[in-house]
Amino acid sequence: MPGAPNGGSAGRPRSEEAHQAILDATLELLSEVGFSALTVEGVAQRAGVGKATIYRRWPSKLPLVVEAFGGLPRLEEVDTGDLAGDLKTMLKSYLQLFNTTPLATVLPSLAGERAHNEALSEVFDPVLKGRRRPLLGVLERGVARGELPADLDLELAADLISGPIAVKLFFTGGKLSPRMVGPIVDLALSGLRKR
Amino acid sequence: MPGAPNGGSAGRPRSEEAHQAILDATLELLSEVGFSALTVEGVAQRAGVGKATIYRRWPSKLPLVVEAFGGLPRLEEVDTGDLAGDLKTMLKSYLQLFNTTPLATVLPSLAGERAHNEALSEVFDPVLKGRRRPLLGVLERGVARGELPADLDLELAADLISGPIAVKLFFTGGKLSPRMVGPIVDLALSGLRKR
DNA sequence: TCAATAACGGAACGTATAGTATCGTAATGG
DNA sequence: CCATTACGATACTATACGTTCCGTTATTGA
Repeated sequence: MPGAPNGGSAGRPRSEEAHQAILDATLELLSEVGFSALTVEGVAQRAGVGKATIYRRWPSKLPLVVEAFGGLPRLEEVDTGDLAGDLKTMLKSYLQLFNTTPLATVLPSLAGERAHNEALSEVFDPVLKGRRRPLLGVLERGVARGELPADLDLELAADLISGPIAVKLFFTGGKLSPRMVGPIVDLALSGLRKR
Repeated sequence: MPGAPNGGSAGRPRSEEAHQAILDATLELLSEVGFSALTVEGVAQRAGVGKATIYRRWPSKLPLVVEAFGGLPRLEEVDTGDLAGDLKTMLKSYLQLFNTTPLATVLPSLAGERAHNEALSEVFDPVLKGRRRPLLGVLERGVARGELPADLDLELAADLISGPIAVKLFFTGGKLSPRMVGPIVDLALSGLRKR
C-alpha cells in the first residue's frame, strides 16, 4: 500500500517507514519555512532519505504537500444535545490540536500561499471546504432543533464562529487556547448588542 | 525626502520617481508571487531600475516590503451616530479598497509568511495592530453610547466582526464584495440564536 | 539457493539566480 | 567647470535547486 509500488511481482518493496518519514518531514518544514521555501532536498535531508525516494512517489512538491496536509487532524462533529454544547466541545478539542500538531503554522502558510499560487489553490480549496463540513453540520442540526432561525445563512454563520479563531491565527500573535472557545461561541450566538 | 539622501551637500539627488516606482513594483510582485518569492532583482526589473538603486535605499527586502505595505490604504474611522451605521460604512469602504488595490492578495501573503518568519512578524505585528485601532475606537464609542454592554471584551468583539472577512480572504475563494458587510454586522450585533 | 528485479541512500551534474561590485553616464552644488 | 553622488546596466561569485546516476540492499520466484 505504499504509494504505487510494484506492479505485483518481484523487487524490493517500498519502505513504509521512509514514506511516513517523508510526510512527517514535509509537515515540519512546511511549518518552519513555509510552502514556497520548502524544497524536496530539504525534505529528503530531514527525513534521512535520498531525493530519488521522494521523486519515485510524488512528481513534485505540490502533491506531496497536499498528502502531508491530509494527514493532519480535522474538526470532529459531536452531538451533545444542544447547539452551544456541540460547538464548544468541537472547537475546544480542535484548538487543542493546534498546540499539539503543526496545524497552527501549516494552515497560515498554505492559506497565505493560496492567494498567489493558482495550482495550490485549485487542489487546496476543496480540502478546506471539506474541513468546514462538520461545522455546517452542527449548525444544520441547530436549525432542525429550532435553536437557530430557519432562514439563517449557514455559511455566514460558520464564518462568524470560526472568524475569531482565524483572526487570532493570522493577525494577532499565537496562543490559541481552548479557553477562548466559550466566550467566542456565547458571543456569536447572543450577539454583541446590549439587551 | 527620498529615503535618506545626500548628507546635505552636492551630488545628484535621488530620484523620487525611481523611489515610487520601486514601492509600486514591490506591491505588484508581493501580490503576484508572495513574500518569499519576492526578489530584489525582480523588483528592479519591474520598476525599470538598477539593483543598486534599491540597495542604496533599503538594506534588504524586509524593510522595503514594510514601507511598501505602509502605503496601502487603511480602515477609516467614521461617526454616523449609531454603531451599526458606523461599522457598515467603514467596512464597506474598506472592502471596496480590496478590489481596487493589491490589499486582497498582499495581506494574505504577509499574514501567511508571518507564521514562520520571525523577523517579519516582529515588524509587521505592530502595523497590523495599528490597523485594527479604528475598529476598536468605534466599539468603544458604542459602549459609551450604551449600545454595547460595558463589560464587553472589545478585542473579541473586533475579532467577531472582522472574522468573517478574514475567513473569506484566507480560506474561501476571493470575491470580497461590500454587500456582504450588512449581514455580517447585523448578525454579529444580534447573534445567531433565534429569539 | 540463486538470478532477476526494484527501491534504497548518497553523490555528482548542470542550471538558475541570489547578492555584490564595478562600469560609464547624468545631474546636481559650489 | 570640477567634485560629488545617483543613475541603469552588466559582470562576477557563490549557493542551492531539481534531476540523474551509482553501488548496495531487500524481496520474489524458479
